[in-house]
Amino acid sequence: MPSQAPTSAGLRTHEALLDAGIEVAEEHGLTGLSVNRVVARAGVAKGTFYVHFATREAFIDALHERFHGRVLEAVEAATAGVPAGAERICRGAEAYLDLCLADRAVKALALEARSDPSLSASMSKRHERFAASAIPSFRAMGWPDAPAAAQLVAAMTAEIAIRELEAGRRLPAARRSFRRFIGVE
Amino acid sequence: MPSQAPTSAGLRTHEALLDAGIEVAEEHGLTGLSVNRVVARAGVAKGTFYVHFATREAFIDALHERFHGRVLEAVEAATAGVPAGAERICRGAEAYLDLCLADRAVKALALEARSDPSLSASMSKRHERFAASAIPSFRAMGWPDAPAAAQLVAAMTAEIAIRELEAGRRLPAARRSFRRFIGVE
DNA sequence: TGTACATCAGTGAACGCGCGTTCACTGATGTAC
DNA sequence: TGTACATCAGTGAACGCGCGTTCACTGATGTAC
Repeated sequence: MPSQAPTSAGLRTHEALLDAGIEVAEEHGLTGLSVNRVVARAGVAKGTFYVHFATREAFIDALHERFHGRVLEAVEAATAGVPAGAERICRGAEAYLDLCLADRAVKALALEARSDPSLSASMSKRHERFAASAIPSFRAMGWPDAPAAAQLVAAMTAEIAIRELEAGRRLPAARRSFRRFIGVE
Repeated sequence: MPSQAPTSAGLRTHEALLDAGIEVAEEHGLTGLSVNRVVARAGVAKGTFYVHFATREAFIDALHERFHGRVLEAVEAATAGVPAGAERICRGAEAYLDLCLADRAVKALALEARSDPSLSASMSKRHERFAASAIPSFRAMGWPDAPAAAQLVAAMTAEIAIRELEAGRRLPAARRSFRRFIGVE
């Protein structure tokens, strides 16, 4: 076993902390995501947390990164091969929404994270990157302000995600309205 | 002076606390809006805070109520006499945006407040009431899911408000995209 | 007019609490010889 | 094979801090007689 790489036991604890973080975030939101709660949930000592993460903020950033990675993966899978345009935007948005419904921590990570000014800039950069994925489609549709339009699409998608999470199910009326704003059908 | 009504001095302190709350919220966000900071800013003793507000949460709720009152007032003034329809929606949204640009506490109060699960339900009720004001216009436009569409309009407007606050100026590209989504022009 | 009392905004020290972070230490595992 | 050492994840008590809230008290003002 190479001594500079983390041991498999170390990796397991690292993942256990992140998993616990997601559970705590689901339950208490981002404000209630404390180191105390995370280590209690993960079943490790408080000091262990700082073996794996430099600060609470770095931990939240790692959670956010892991979540956003999954989002991008799902969206890319859903839009692969679909040509730029309204249809591609809707496919991506629906993939995002379905993923959010399956992951109740999204509210804390993707939504609360946006508005808390004390959180790191890398989180909002990930959001921008996600929003930007709709730009080519708007260009293809001939919109003059594609980047701004893409940001508004991200905002609408986030809004639907919150509502669907609160409802615990898909909200077809919201999704229909979204498609109508985009100009589909 | 009637003994059961608050004295004018008492009213002045009450307002001073709310004003200080807005300043602190601008600077530190909703998470950083502590009783300590508010009383320090207002120049009163900590105990005085609890003469006027039962809890920190009640204070934030009062701030939110005052802010939303101003918003509704401005929107109603801007849309008075404008018939239900796309034009009315845009007028209301632009009045909201201009007000937000003038009131930097809006980010903490209107935006952060939405995503913090520990905050009172009365704040989200005010948001719903604001969003609902676009419903008649969507009905007049023949949209099948007017309430859902109105919620998405509120989300887009909030998004533009955040961006404009960060930029410190109006963002015409964002406003143009908004109008295009609504179907104006 | 003077005195006694009631009212009430305001005060600030003190409370217990949970927070993020630190640090000297443990103990298991792998390596060198 | 046995021994000494290095590594490093893990431990948990302890830290200082800012938080929201309480409470006995002050002092100015208005009222009653």
